[in-house]
Amino acid sequence: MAGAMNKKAAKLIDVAQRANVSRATAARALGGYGLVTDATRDKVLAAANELNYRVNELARSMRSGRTLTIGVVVADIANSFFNSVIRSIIETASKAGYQILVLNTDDDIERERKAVRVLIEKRVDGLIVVPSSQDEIDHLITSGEPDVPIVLLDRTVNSEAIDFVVTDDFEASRSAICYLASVGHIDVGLLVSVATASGHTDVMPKHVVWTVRERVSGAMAAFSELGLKARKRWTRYSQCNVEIARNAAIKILSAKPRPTAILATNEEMALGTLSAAGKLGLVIGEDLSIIGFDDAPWASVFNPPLSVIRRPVAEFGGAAVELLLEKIADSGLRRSRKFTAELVVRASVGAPRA
Amino acid sequence: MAGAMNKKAAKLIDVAQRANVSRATAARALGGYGLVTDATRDKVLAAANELNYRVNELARSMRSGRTLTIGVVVADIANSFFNSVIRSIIETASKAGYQILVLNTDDDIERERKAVRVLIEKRVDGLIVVPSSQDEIDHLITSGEPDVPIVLLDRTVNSEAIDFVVTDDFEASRSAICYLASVGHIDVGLLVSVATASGHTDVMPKHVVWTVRERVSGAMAAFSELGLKARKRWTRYSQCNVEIARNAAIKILSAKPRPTAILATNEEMALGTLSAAGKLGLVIGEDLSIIGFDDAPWASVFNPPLSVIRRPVAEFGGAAVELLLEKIADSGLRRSRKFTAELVVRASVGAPRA
DNA sequence: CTGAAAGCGCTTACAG
DNA sequence: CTGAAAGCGCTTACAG
Repeated sequence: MAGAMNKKAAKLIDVAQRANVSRATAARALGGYGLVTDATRDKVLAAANELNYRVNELARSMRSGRTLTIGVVVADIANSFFNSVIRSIIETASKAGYQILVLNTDDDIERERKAVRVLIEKRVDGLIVVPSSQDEIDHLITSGEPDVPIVLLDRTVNSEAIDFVVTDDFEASRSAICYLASVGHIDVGLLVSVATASGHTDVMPKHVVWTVRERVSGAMAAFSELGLKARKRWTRYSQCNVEIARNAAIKILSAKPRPTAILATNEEMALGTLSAAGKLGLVIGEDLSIIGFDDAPWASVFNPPLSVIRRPVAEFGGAAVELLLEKIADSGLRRSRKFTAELVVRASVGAPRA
Repeated sequence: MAGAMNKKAAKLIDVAQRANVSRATAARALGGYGLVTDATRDKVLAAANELNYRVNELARSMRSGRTLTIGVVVADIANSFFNSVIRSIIETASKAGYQILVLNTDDDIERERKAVRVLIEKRVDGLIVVPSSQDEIDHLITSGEPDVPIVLLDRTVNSEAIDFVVTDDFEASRSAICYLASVGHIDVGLLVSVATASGHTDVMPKHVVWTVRERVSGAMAAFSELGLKARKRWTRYSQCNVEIARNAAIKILSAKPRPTAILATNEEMALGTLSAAGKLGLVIGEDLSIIGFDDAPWASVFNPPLSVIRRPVAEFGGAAVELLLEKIADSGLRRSRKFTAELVVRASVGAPRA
């Protein structure tokens, strides 16, 4: 529509001259702040339109001190959970006029440090971080708060200084085990995804993220409440990968006796377990019951449908953004949120065979 | 490590003063350009470190004219295909020192226009866009090229003016139908995902994106090559949603006679078809053969495993970034890429019952 | 309600 | 190899 093929991109002064006003006035009309008469505003907007003017947000940010940009540092954007959460982050932020810079860390603390640094250098107004370590958090405290407001996502760290939005993973895991027990399962295996693992093992790696620790503790708590024992050979910590999870599940299911149910701590672990059951000829829901974390789109379609612990994905991302925006507006604000997960029971869980 | 609790963030002049050099020299040492002696550089870096200096990339960008930021405008970041592609975009870009601003459009042309505008205002160095329309592309040409280099992702538009990275969806679809025919299927249904639909219908909506058009044309081409007829009642265009796809598939499978195979054009359509088959008691691979697009993590685990058309996801995003970076470096460069998809045959396809 | 001037924090020519 | 000055394109006080 607007003026075609200008040699050079129009800037504020061009608009101002064409509208016969000062730059200050043009800026006020364009930026929608300060006072201008309707007539002046119209003149300026018309001029801007004719020149196909695009404000330079860099210059605007430099002067105003705000970039309207939020940095998101996430372990793995391709993971089905984070990926939905990021979608809701983008949606919520965009409604408030903010854009999102997304960086990926693959749970590597060095990449996380670098990511936070880059985002601070780009002067984001706030930071949403999925921290890859509970202890190595200097870069989140020294460089982060209070200079740049920050909200942790999905995991807390060993510090009271940083707000977070998480799920009650302890309780989620605990309730899953209790449910399994309620239908008769006393032999329950655990397939746990840990980012730092390569391959799979029966001992918990030293450095696991908060979420993993909570899920394992929750299961253990349930075991002890119920008077059950966790068996080492029924528990495996696996790299986050379907193939490897499958091998880990085969290992668990080859134990004698084998567990009659498995709790799988994410989508990859659940798929690995399902795959292993298929391989071993175990009928899911009869020979082996399975509960997974996160209600992926395929979970309810699977044959049989997979029981899952459903976290409030959309609210989760939205809540992180809202909290962050409040902190941006009020730098003293301190608040965290813990969401409750929901157990969705489907046919992948049945009573154990007698 | 560095100086704790400075009242104010250090800036270039603080570093320069502490190192007893001019701002220009400090900038050169810090930015790694121009000439400085090793001794000077060390002094400056030490000072920067002590002051916990973080360069202001806004100021740097303003002066240098580069933001080291790429804008990505995508239909749906939560879609499993785009989501993996975005991951590879982030990885490839980050290796070259670029960050990614991601905006979501849900295939809404107005949101796309706004997204492109915002990104240009933020002065991204280049744009990767999944265009939601083949014809409404003014915002990609007038505002986009040649001012800001742009690469289309996954879809082309009706203009020679814009470079793209796509898959040969026509051929992918054609080869899937030919394969089905080769094992005996002459009655083949089509379940097509279209963003603009609400519910499902048997006529192709007017405005469908390039990818959809190619996939449908490819299937039609195969039909006519093989002397088969596409039947309207075996073809449905569905909103991109598992539930709705399921209803659409039920509709297709309720026709008499019903098709013995269905080609589903994305993950949601495939899940809907699988779900419908389950509901109708059809044994997949026997009563009904299915081929889907995109090799989601669950596809090979499903019971039976789903045959899919696999697109080169990781290369795809990487190629878009590489092409864009070349265009950023050389504004005259014109190049596009078309990748070949691969048919992965699994047990969801079998010979039709006699 | 509008304008002239200063300044956000850097980098880029230009001298030396 | 280093420095003094100008300037990137806006917005923010300050006057009027």
